[in-house]
Amino acid sequence: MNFNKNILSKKFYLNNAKIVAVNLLGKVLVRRMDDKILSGIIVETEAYFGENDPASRASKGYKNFNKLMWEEGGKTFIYMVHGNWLLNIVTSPQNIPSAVLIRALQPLEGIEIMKKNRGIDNIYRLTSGPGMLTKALKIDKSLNGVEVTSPQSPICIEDRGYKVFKICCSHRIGVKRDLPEKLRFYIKDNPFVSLPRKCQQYL
DNA sequence: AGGAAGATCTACT
DNA sequence: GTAGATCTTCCTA
Repeated sequence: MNFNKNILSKKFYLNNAKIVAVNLLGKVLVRRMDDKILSGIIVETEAYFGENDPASRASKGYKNFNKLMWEEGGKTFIYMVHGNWLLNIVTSPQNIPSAVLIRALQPLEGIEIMKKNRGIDNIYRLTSGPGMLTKALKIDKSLNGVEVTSPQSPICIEDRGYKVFKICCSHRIGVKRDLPEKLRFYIKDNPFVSLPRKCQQYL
């Protein structure tokens, strides 16, 4: 079996962020470091757009800190919020700013290492939040802008054939000014979806 | 220098 | 479950 075949190609990311956010559910985020592999199934995502999306980093216009959002899809876009690194994947063709935030994973490989990285034992708290998963997978600014479409990359996303039966959507979590459209997507009944406080307000 | 930012942890009721 | 403190860059003045 050819491993490269399972890696999501550039084409996958050249769509609208909302489409990519939905399609990423059930795919596997793979973190390669030295000889170690850490991975997990993507169970929760959020879509962010450009100028017209007040919650997006791109809403401020093209700046040094957000310029990756204008690049062609298929790269990481990583930044810090409240002391947590958040992992996004840039989407759409070049010059259309948009990205998908990876919010939660179901751990697959390297669970013991993730536990060590997080300093906790509860598997349901390992990667069930955007800041938690980056800590578990040792993802930080040093990985900002890397291509996720190459098998040698420290971060890539694979399709391992996991089936997603039902997808739910809600408003995005934690944003000050959200769009009327619901842009958070998650796998229904998956216990690894993040459990934010005041869940109700987002349903 | 000061404050905002897609969050998380802890310690309670 | 809920409130509150605290997390740490980077942006704006």
